[in-house]
Amino acid sequence: MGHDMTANIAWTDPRCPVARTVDLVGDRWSLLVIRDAMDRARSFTDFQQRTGIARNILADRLRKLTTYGLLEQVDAPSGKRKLYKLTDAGKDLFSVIVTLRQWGERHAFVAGEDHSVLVDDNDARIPEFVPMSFDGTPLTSDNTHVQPAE
Amino acid sequence: MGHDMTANIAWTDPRCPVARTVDLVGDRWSLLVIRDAMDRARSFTDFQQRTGIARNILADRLRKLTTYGLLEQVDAPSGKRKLYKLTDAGKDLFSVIVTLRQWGERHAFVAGEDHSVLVDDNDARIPEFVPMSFDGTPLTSDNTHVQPAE
DNA sequence: CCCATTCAGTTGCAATTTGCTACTTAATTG
DNA sequence: CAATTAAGTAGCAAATTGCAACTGAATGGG
Repeated sequence: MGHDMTANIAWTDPRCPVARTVDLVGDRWSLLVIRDAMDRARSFTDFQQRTGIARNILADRLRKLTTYGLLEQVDAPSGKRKLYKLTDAGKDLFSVIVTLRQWGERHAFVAGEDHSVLVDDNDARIPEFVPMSFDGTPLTSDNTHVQPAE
Repeated sequence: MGHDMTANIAWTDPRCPVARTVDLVGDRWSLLVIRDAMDRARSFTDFQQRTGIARNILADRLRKLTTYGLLEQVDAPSGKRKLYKLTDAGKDLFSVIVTLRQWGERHAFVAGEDHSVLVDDNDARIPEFVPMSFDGTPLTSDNTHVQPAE
């Protein structure tokens, strides 16, 4: 599991993985920063222009995401300036971004409105994710439940 | 696509489905309310006790989620009081909750810490989701990109 | 090499959002 | 029918966010 970069956080609900993730990235901007990092944003200005976030808030979010181990700073080609890139943990949020995107496509647009799409290296749209059990049964909130930590 | 319950929102980034979803549920509490609704919370007090959210904020979030079409109010068995239940659009956030949960399990706990788990009706833990292309290639931020709306 | 511009922030302050505690009114319970 | 619980609302304090201006390094062009 993760290294201990999140040890000093006052978790909203310490035993719930959903709540911990929301504590780390569940604000108005962090997930959009991650989204743009996944789409090759690297510099402070990249993120500022793509999101439109206020500069002081962006600085704060980049700092937090770096502290939490989702971003890291690396030297730019020039060797002098720094860039932000996703860590493995940050990249692993891909599935979250994908499900947010697909839900939005299904429910947050009215017919006829268009929107950006996520495509693979062949410019083919990616499949829709439906959670499945090992035997292929679709999983929903109606056939699953949360079991408290033992 | 969705009916027009979100028409009056000032979208952060109107063409991006990720951003629209974040506009609807990307605050500190909404996703935890959805999480609990998926785990059979129904009354105001259910949600208040499970999340620990302040009562005025909870009232506001329940109102918004209802306005956005993620929750609806239905008559309690008594016929007098009301309960909140997920709409189809709300239930469809299941995949988002699952990916948030699985990311948290992988990255927001240190070894040895325990946490609640999501299980199916046979109490079996559900599989990990890995986004895949149609041909079975794992998809990541390195082999996908966003294509602007045409 | 020097001036202008861009980059990556920081600072100060205003506006918005959140959280706490107490209060209210309608159900439910004993 | 009195006491308790449910589902909020109201008022105010605290925290967060956003805006605009500022700063001090890097580039970049002539």
